[in-house]
Amino acid sequence: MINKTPRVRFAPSPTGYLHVGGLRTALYNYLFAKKNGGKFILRIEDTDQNRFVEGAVENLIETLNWVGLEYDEGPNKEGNVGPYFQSQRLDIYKKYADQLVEQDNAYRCFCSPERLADLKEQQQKAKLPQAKYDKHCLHLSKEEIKNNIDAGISHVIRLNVKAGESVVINDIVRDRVEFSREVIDDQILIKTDGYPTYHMANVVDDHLMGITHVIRGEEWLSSTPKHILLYNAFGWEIPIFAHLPLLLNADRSKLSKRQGDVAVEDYKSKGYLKEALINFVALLGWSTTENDEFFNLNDLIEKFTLERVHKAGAIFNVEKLDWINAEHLRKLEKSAILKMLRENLAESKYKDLNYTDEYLLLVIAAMLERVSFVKDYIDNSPYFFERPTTYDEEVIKKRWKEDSVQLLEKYIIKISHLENPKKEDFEIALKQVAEEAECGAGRIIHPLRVATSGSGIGPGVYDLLFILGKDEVIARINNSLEVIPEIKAKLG
RNA sequence: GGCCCCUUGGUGUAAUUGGUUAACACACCGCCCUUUCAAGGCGAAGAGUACGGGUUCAAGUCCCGUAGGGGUCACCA
Repeated sequence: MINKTPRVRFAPSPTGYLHVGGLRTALYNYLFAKKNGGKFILRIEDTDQNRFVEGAVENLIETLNWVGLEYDEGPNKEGNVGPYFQSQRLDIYKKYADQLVEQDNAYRCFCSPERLADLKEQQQKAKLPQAKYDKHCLHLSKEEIKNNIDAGISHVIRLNVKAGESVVINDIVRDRVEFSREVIDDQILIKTDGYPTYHMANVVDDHLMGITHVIRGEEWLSSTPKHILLYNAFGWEIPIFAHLPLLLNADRSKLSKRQGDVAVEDYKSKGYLKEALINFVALLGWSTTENDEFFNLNDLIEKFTLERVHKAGAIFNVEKLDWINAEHLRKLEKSAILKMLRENLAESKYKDLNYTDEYLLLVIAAMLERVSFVKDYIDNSPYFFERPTTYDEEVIKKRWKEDSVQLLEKYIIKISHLENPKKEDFEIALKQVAEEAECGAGRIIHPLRVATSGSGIGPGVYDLLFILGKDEVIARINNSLEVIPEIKAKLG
């Protein structure tokens, strides 16, 4: 087993979207596979007919592709252990369930939902520690069973948990966990509709698909003994388990929709980078020995080990995600940002305007240290895409002086003679005006910034002026001179 | 309620498998840089490791108990 190449799987049920907890599980599986030269398999657990969601699988795969977790085998990428949809493997489960019945490790149960409900109620009334099936159908004779089937009474197949030694789980993150067989219920393996339950399908598939390591959320820990009993009944080798800590809300309950976004798509549409999401989610429950926390996918593959997965649940802290997002944004290729900025612009009110790559690249560079998200380029510096429609009154109050109008007029005159001024030329011109007027540069810089951008914050003024260009700068100053003095007067 | 898991600053995590004043990052605060903002740099504050016992020369690390939180007890996964 040690020498086998690892095969791991991410086995979500297609409920409509990819949960960030699912993303983390998928990521750890992926990292483990890649790190160890193994295979990462995607299997769709669609055995609940009632929970069918149109388009969910497509959406899931699309999201997985977006974050870059490419699977080696799965839907539309058949290996030789498919199909990868459990709904297409019904005959397989049936065959193995029959085998179990044959071996007395499982039995047919004809109990009606009503009887089951009554039983549960009685057990609760009796204050039994745990509600369990009472094995009522275990001792049905062959004839009774045949009669029932002939009579068209629907039935399920249940696991026959026999008395015996405790079931021990060896788990990479939790070491050793032991369950008494008394607390293990006779789990339904095949439902009346012929579909398997998770427990049955998951064990059969993991075995048939050659899964060596089962890496999944902690919520599965307490049903793992049932799975082990199944492996034993079949005489199959038990895979190595790794139960991952849960992702939590701020109040430490299991991460839920009610308390914030849980779908990867939500974060995507909010403008988070896939690099940031991956990096952040990787750090929820896992760490390196080093102090570094900025990683791309390849770094993670290189560093990841299951042994360093933490045991306790982790709160999903968006503030840190934001920081990581900004960090990744700054390290991205400018061309990649350009592409995203164009997409953002196309969905903004500036969608009908045309900008050259050259222009946008200048904006990107100038604002890079001032943004955390691509959309911030538009939200934080709209003045690169349209003339100021308003002017920040706080800034006017503080920075606009009696001589501002005059200084800006002088600046216009000074730069109007320049041909294709560069950033430095705007600076030299400003210094000259300041010198001639015998005032500090700041006396011009601040009014100039509000006049051209409407704002008191932004990139260096000379960058701002250069990016806007001489003609635009002059036009904007002229516009501002018509309205800012009035605002100033009104403010007193 | 039964069973199982977990418990280090506000948050995410470290701490050579018992060995100096418990480290790093995010957030927060201050300073520097910048005539803006941000980024960056520097620094501060913040936990004595849930609590209580024990073992030991020595415990966040081992043992026992308690408390709290979480998961799970479906013909859902």
